[in-house]
Amino acid sequence: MTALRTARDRARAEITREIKDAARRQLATEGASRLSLRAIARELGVASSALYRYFPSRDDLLTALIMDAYDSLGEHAEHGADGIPAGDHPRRWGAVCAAIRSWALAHPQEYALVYGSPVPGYQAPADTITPASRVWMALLREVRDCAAAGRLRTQGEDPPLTEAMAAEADRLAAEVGLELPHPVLVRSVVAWTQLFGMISLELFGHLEGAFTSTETFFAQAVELTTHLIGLTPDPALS
Amino acid sequence: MTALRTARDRARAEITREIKDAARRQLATEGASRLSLRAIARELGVASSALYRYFPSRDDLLTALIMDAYDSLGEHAEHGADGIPAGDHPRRWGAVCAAIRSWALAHPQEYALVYGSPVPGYQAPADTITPASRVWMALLREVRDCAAAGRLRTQGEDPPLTEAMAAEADRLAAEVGLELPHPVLVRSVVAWTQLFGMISLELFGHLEGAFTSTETFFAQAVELTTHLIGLTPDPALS
DNA sequence: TGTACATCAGTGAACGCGCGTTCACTGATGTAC
DNA sequence: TGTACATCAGTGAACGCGCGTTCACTGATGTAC
Repeated sequence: MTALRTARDRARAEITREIKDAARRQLATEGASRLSLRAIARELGVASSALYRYFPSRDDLLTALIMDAYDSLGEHAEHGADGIPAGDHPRRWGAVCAAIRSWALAHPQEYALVYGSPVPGYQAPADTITPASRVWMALLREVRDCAAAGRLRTQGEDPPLTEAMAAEADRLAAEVGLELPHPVLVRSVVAWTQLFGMISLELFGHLEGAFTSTETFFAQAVELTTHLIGLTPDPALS
Repeated sequence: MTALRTARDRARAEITREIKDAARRQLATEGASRLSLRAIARELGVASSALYRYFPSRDDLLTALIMDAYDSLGEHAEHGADGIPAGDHPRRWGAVCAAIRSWALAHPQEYALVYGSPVPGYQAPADTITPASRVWMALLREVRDCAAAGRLRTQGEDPPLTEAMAAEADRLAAEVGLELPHPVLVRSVVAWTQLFGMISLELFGHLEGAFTSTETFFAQAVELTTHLIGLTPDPALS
């Protein structure tokens, strides 16, 4: 990415950002399917047709917002365990989970845009796959690091994978390029679905009836998935 | 519920149903936030103002759709394990989970209406709480039945509940009125969040990248939660 | 360094469409005597 | 069983609002010589 040299280029980048910011503000009150270019233009004090200099259509603006959301969440997750000792695998895993939840609570509209009901009539382009993968790659990397350090508790007792599942796990392992025993990979994906289920249910108001402190439940659930995957700390950590 | 005697009453019930059916059809293509009374009226070949004889406003129609969705899913879940021996707790649990998933796959728009992003500007009335609880009550009942039969494997090894969590579990246990050991209750709720997370991720297109057969993964995940909760069958079943 | 031309940002009017809700009304169905 | 009146369903026009996108245009910024 080269520096933006001309005043035009700088203005363009800044206004593009302002448009997206206004759009994100609108997501909160209107939801993605009601996102309106005219309303954004009104907020920015500009003719609605002016936005077409920046985004060729409403869908392109939506795509940009989705990519930004994936990237923002992904980056947050990737730094969630910063500062926690490399060998403290359980705490690192928990920190990444907590980072994902805290991002979701801080950006509920963007979380809903990406993990909520699909926007009707909108088809996400293939470019969104890469930024979308950052968040679960961050999770899987913690598991891989733990496995590589030989600190994964083995799961003796539990049901073996079916053949079909083992094949699926093979494919997935090759795709992500992380060395992980199949049962651990499957459990990690299950933990991922649990994490996002818990966050979605909390954000969309389905957990309120059950618990007064979703915080408490979250912490307990993360401890459970930590245990489920078999993450244990390096004993050298006092 | 008394019989509908007059022709008017019968017509009213039928047309109410037709309106809701048309609305459900529209959910699929437009999504909840774009649900349009005028479009429904057009489809039914009726003046748009006529709908106001049946629903005082768009929000009331939405509420009716939400209640119906909860009830439909709840009923489906309640009958998911029909025909499976009372003592076969693992299979019964799995059947209820599978019933919930199959309902979601068959009614994706209604699932999204209820478990997807909240409809902007719409506030669900308190009446929805009761029908909403049916589905997880159906799940919890299977666990309770297993516990009552003394077929719950005890979880010796795992991390104890924090005090805050135990207090939350206390409250919840009292609320649902089912006798269950606290750790089991917590694990059941975790399993519930995993189930709905998995379904939401599948339905909203986030599982495609990971697995080619979501069916296979689902079966494996259910086996894992069965094991996690500790459901075991009555040994008398051959 | 100065000029001529090309590029780009933003305007404002217009097209063609959508929406929820209200209201005075007509005509059919139901009810009380 | 028959009649008078009340209730209800459905109409169609209207209010006041929204939207995405296009297009010919003006005026400012950038570039090549």
